[in-house]
Amino acid sequence: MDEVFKALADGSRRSLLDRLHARNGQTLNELCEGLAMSRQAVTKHLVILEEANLVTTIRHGREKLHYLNPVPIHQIGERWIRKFERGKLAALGELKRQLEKRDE
Amino acid sequence: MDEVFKALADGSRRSLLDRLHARNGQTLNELCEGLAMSRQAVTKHLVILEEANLVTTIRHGREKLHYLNPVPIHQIGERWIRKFERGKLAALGELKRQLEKRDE
DNA sequence: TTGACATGCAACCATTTGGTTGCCTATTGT
DNA sequence: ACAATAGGCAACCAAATGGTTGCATGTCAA
Repeated sequence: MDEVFKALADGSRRSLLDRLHARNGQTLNELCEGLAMSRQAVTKHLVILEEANLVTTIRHGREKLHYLNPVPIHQIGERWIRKFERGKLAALGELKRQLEKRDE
Repeated sequence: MDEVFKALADGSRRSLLDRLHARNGQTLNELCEGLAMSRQAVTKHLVILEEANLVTTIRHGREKLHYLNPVPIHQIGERWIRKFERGKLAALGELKRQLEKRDE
């Protein structure tokens, strides 16, 4: 879980996930196109995404195809964000009350 | 949005949010209790959470009360995770197909 | 078979991050 | 009034991070 959060913390990595979401199964070079970053930098980001299990790769000859794995993202939603949804209204109400009390 | 992802990337910060979720409106010292970290380290984390708007503080005399703001977390769920939920099954199916093709 | 293409590896670098310590300031209870 | 309490500020530090460059390797196509 921690690896996933860490992987998602970087904007470049999130945009790589966006790219794969738009078109799955891209090669490294395809993913580099139009990015203001060296190929090696992209490689490093992809390795981090792989280690977080957000991306799975398949070698096909000299090419490496990258596939989005949506499961960890889904788990963040289910296991983490959901927890804070419960009690969200209570927390918001309390926050509002305290902020109003402050102005007295 | 980026600030929120960055803030959530650290496990200590996520556990501070957990603590506030369990009991809202805690002081700095209360939030420090039982943590293997100096008070100043906790302060730094709380500042980052405040800057990401995940925590709102209210001074009350010499005490500073910390309140959880669940809105940014909710937004991550709505604006970001949701996007990947759409097409999740398609992505999973494609991933499965490619992984099977590999073994041929 | 050999040159071009796709990717991998390693060393290096600056900046950010997460933490510490020491001291200062403000508020409160007795 | 004053000691204890709650928190703030600043300097410092090691390690992690995000990036670079140069070169090596593996695969394909002419």
